[in-house]
Parts: sequence; structure tokens; C-alpha cells
Amino acid sequence: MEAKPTESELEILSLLWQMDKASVREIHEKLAETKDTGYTTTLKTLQNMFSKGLVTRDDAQRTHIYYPALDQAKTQKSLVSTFMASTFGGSAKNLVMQALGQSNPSKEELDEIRQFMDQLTAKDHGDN
Amino acid sequence: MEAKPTESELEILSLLWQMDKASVREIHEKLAETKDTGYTTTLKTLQNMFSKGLVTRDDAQRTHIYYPALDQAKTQKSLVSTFMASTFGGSAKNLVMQALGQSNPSKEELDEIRQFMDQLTAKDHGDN
DNA sequence: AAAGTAATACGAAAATAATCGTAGATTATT
DNA sequence: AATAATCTACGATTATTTTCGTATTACTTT
Repeated sequence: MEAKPTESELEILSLLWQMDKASVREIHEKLAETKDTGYTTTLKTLQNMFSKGLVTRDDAQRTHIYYPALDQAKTQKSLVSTFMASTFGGSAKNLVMQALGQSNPSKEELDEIRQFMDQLTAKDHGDN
Repeated sequence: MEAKPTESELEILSLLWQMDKASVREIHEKLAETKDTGYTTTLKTLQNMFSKGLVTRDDAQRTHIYYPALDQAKTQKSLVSTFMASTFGGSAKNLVMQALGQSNPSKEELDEIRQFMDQLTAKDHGDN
């Protein structure tokens, strides 16, 4: 039973991951920086997300506080998996090279990635 | 004016990138391996894609042959960009590490990626 | 040449997603 | 204590996407 966020819901979920928790208005204001929709739209989306179990909330006060319910890493994993399959025919290499090639990463980031890859190499099972 | 494929259209577009060109039936049969929809649905989707300019076609014969109209690399670039923004807050590093971590890449693939990164380092502008 | 098979075209239904308007309740301001 | 501002709830509308049924035309087989 994969509770899969829609595009709009994902935008909000991402904000919540950044903010840890937030009121509808706080979320709406962040969102308004990049998106032009009404307050009640944001509210409604949050309510839908609550129904689906994508977020939890504290409604002790009049102003409800929302929390992300999905684990960020786990959700990202599943989204990457789908995206990699549909856009890159499942090839991590192609996805990775495309992402790196277009994002102009700093030396520091590249080094971090290298380290990460070295760890992987250590426990590699190498199936091709 | 980005002609942006929907989820279903992207599945088909990916197949076309693999196959280079194909008839509706060929595409439908491939698609049927993972998806359970009728023939006319596939046909209609292709026709929609044709209207949008996502594919071209040769209709000289009764059985039309479809070709991808979008450049694969260019499309992937734009899709990665959107995906990276919405799911990873724009961080290539996080996306890359997530993708590598979950896909169990082979030594050979990792080496290719390392090489690619070395090229990048050479011309790095390092903005952080 | 008749009957069956396979193709496209087209419209429209069904499903999903996104947006907003309005009502009612609570809190803050004058 | 009246008025304004701020919330949530909820239904309804609109837009988008997916799916399919039916008609028509072109081949294939008998």
C-alpha cells in the first residue's frame, strides 16, 4: 500500500522535510514564493495529505501544526526508483551522470560523492 | 514552451528511445509486459503525443510507424532538473548518492562515473 | 467476393488532481 | 461588545490524464 504523493503534495512534503513542522500559513507562504495559488488550496492539499497519511498534525490549538509522516529517505528511495525506471530505463549510471553533468557541482560535493562511492566499492557485488 | 510528457507518455517515449521506431502494436506489446491497458489506449496516447509533437510518424503505410521527436538527452535533462528540485530540494549530491546507494552498481559502472567526475573536476567552477 | 482480422480516427466517459468559494468558528483589535 | 482578521471544514468546480467503445477503412484468408 504505497501512499504516493502527487506533484503538488510532493512540493509541500519537501517543504515540511526542510521545516520539520509548520502551520498551513507558514507552508503557504513558503510555497507562494514559487507557486501562485490561494491559501485554501494549500489548506485543502494538506488536509488531503492528512487523509492519505502523508502528514500528521497537532490540532490542539486552533492553528494546526503539520508534520511529515513519511520518512524522507524512504520516500526518496521509492521516488528515485520510479523515476530512474521511467526516465533512464533503470540505469543509475545514466541518471547519475546526467545529474552531475547539469548541476555544476562543487569540488567539495564531488569529493563527498567519491568517498561515498569508495564505500560502495568496498562491499560491491559487481553484477556485470 | 516545454512540451512536457505526462507519466504515461513518458513510458512510451522511453520505449521509443530504446526501439528507435515502432508500430503501435509493437509498442503496445512491450507496454503490456508491465501495464494492463487496451490497444486503443496505447493508440490514443500515441496520437496525443503526435499532436503535442512528442513523436513523429510515418503514415505512408496503413500501419503507422512512430519515432521519438524529443532528444533523449535534452528531455532527460529537463526531467532530472524538475525531479531534483522537487524531491531533493535541488541537491544533485543527495540525488546521486541516493541513486547509487540503492542500485547496487558494478565496479565498472562506478569507474565510469569516477572518470566522468574527474572530467568535471578539471573544469570545475566550485561555487561553495 | 465474402468473412474475418487488424488498423486508424474520434469522441466521450471515467479517474485523478488541483483550485477555489463560502460558511462557521475562534481569536485579536478597536 | 462590536468589528475585523484568521482559521478550519467541506463541497463543488475546473482542469488534466487515462481509458475505452464504436465506426470506418484497409488488408488477409478462405
